[in-house]
Amino acid sequence: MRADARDNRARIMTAADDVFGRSPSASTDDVARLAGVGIATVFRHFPTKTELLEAVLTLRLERLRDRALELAGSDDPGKAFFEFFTQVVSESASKLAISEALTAAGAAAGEDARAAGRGMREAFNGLLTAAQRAGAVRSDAETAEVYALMIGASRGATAANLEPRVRDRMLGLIYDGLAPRS
Amino acid sequence: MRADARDNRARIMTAADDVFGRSPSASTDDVARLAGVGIATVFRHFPTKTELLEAVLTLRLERLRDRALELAGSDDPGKAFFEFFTQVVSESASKLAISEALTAAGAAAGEDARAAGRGMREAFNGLLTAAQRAGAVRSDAETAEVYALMIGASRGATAANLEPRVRDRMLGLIYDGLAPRS
DNA sequence: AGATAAACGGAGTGATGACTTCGAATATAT
DNA sequence: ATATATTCGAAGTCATCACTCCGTTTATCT
Repeated sequence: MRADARDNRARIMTAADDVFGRSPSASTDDVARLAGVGIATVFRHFPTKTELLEAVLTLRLERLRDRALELAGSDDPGKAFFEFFTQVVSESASKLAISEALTAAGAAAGEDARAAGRGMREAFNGLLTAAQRAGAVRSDAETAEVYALMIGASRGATAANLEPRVRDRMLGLIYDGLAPRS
Repeated sequence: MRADARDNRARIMTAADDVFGRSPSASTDDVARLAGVGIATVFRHFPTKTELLEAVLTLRLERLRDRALELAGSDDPGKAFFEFFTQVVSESASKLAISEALTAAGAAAGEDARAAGRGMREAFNGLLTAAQRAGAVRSDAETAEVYALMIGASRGATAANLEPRVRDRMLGLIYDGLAPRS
């Protein structure tokens, strides 16, 4: 692949990440404009809009997975888990697309995105079980429902665009529900 | 207003409720087709698509408010509160649009829908404070965050379309977080 | 430096969907 | 029953958007 092509591909991905983050229904022209390339160039790299969306989605999921893996190295698993949870929800509030990504990863999406979704979920599972072993999270909570809770909190925060104070208080309620049973 | 006109208006509302419940991006033609009227008739009653959506939204919110008010009469405020919460989340899972309605009611939306949103929220507040007085819900939880939690759970359940078992377990975690602090 | 294969941009194209127009149909008042 | 004012529906209009075509530019290889 020629250097300028690889370069443009990266610019398009960055632009798409930004544009679709603001509004998932944005047009391909918007992406091209922000990337500073022609529309045809976008379509040369991503033959359909779906493929472009999927590439962005995959990128986001991989980023989240990396963040989770990074935190998994922490020596305070409880703190690591709650920090990750909080960060995902907080970022969703401003970056619309993360919560979309999280849900889309479950449902539709092509193979790449699905694989990325699985990777992300595995990393999350690692964080959760470590926190449970450390006694920071109740042991009877399964990954599925805790993950669902995170998605829900993200989407709720995004859609209702909550004030930070309310968001934090909401997270407080959730965290109390996740605390070990006495 | 002529009888057939009022009749058609009702049919359109019912059809729109159904169609937008399945897919919020459905076209006006779809609504007209299901209602069994021409497109022009839809536009005569609702000059823009936005107004039609808003009418549906308002209807949904009013239904929820009525349900809340009905439950407020119960002699077990704790049970009434949790039943309402559960019902809203469960129905969202199948009827896509309720959670949209709940979030839209907070943010955008015209005056009618906003008023309906306030009504719904007030009814919810009544349910919550009664449950708190009865000692079924922790007293330091404010309406804002509990409402946010309900919206989040709804949207999460809708988007991820959770299996009922996982949904119920997720609700279990939430309810433990809402329990009075010991 | 010059050849050439790859990549580029912008002007199309076709489909979709919100909204309008206008002649036909129908409910209500006399 | 008939007049008429209101409502109806099908065929349009216009804008938007995903996607294509093709003449021009540019990176890389010798």
